[in-house]
Amino acid sequence: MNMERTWKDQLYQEQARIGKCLSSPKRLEILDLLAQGAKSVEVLSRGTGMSVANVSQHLQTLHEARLVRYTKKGTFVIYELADAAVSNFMLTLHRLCEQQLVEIKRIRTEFTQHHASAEPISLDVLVDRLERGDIFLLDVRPREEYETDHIAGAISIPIEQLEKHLSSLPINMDIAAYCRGPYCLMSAQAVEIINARGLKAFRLEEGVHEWRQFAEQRS
Amino acid sequence: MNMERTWKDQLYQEQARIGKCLSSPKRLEILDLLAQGAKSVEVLSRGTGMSVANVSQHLQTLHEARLVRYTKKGTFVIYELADAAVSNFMLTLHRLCEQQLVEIKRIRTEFTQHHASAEPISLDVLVDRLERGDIFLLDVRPREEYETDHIAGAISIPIEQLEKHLSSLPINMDIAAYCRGPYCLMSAQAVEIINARGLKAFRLEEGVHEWRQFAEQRS
DNA sequence: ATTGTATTCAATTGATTAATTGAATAGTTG
DNA sequence: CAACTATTCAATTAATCAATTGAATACAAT
Repeated sequence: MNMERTWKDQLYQEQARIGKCLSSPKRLEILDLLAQGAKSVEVLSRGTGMSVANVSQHLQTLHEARLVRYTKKGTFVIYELADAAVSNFMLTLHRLCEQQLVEIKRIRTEFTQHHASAEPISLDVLVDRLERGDIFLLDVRPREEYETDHIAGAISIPIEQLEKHLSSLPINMDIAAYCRGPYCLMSAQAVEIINARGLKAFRLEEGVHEWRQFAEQRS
Repeated sequence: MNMERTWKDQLYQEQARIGKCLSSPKRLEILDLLAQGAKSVEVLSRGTGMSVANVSQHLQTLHEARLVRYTKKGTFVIYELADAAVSNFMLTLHRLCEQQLVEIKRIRTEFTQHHASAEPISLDVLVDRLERGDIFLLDVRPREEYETDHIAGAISIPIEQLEKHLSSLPINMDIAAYCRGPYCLMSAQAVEIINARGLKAFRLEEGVHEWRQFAEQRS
């Protein structure tokens, strides 16, 4: 008959519902994809490399925790993050992981050494050069994600179309490419493709959300 | 031989390590307790109502995710949050839960109705009245937690000693009591005790961390 | 109506997980 | 050194979870 205990248990039980969503690598990946823009189950399935039924199941878990919501478009079900707060939360989570888990740093730097060709550019340098009109910024994500939100001044050329549109890149200016964020390799690929053409390109690790937050703090 | 897939899987696997820590109600409760100050395994065991062995096990999970660290003091092992970032993160998580999960609001308001006697005071009103020296602020948490950090100007009278020290409360001034935060009932108990004595007391739901963040944003 | 496509549902499997128990360790005190 | 205390370890159990499979919906286009 300890009602304080049952009360606390209930509250933490509920909180854990959101926690459980973050305990599966695949669900984290789904959340990250959705942070870039609304997507159908099938698109998420292709993006994460898991079966449609499996994704659907994960999405239901996420929906029960009110982290995502959906709208039906004909036979499609379009999922999106339930609120901007969820996307901000994911950013905080990534920061915490990055800071606390040495393993993540290791995995990341291991990659950077392997792809030494993709020279990095930091967010503040990029913003600076963008303001001076001194750099050409390329968004290589799928068009819909660019349309959902993008870094101000960025031009959209989805990675699959990059080879075709290389000629539309400026030859007298440095180029920077970005994609979904640090765990996405599209920008690195883009840099390789561009560099192979003899142009100078940098890789911006950050994505739209990191940029938005950076821009807000500055003002 | 899709190395991009394995790379992503590795990264999300690591992130999920932190996520897993948040998927158990009991671990969330441990983290909340530690956010108030360093504690031994036994103290955590009493505070959460679970067995020592079980707490120890959870603490190891938290330690593997680098969310907590420990120092040995004689035969005691004193655990604490690994970094202030962890405590900030918990605050963000609570906010998200509060915002997204209707159930939590329901459980909370159900309680407030039951304990209608504990009149609430909001953080901004309290801070205002504190600055004008217009209110007496009581910290009813255990002394060590008060010593770890407390709202500036608060006086420490741990809840168990409150009845004994009722005489040291001002009679010509309103009183506010606070404790660990919204999921802790000590401040509500305190208000009942004080009100029973004919003094006017309010309950502040927020804890030190909420106050610190509020104070920072204001400046 | 029929076919096709996107999604969900339900049942099954193997893998993890949380809590319990009792023993083991390690430091402290008499 | 013996007794004690705080903590961890290891083994067990029941419960929960993730992924797979195949069937069921539900809407759209022909």
